[in-house]
Amino acid sequence: MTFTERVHYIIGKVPEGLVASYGQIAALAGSPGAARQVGFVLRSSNPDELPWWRIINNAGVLSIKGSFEATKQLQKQLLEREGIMVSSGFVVDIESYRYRPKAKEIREFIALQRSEG
DNA sequence: TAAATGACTTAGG
DNA sequence: CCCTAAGCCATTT
Repeated sequence: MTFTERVHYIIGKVPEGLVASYGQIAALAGSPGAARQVGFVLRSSNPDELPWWRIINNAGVLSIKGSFEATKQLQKQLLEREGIMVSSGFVVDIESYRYRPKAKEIREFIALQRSEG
């Protein structure tokens, strides 16, 4: 499984009502420090099947940029729909909503690194 | 192969 | 709290 595929899979596992940071997803995908690549994945692909709006930066800020500004408004609405409070400055209290996978899930994610799935 | 890019992160002023 | 600089590493050129 490639890094991109693992990122897709792991983001798909983030539950409704919770959020995760780019760095968190990268670490779970087996590449700590590859936070920017997670953003790269979401930018280059159109993850219609993924809860992409649950991915924000580690400061709790909705980090979409440039031509994605309109999408940023959508992201805020999607988060609020799940009960997550987003300030007018596109900031979330990330520690209150952060996704914390159980040891079992973490083991599953690690296993992806050497699987074909 | 090598250089450029970037929905990030951390540390320091 | 705002800003800058440097580190990071998969993808893209």
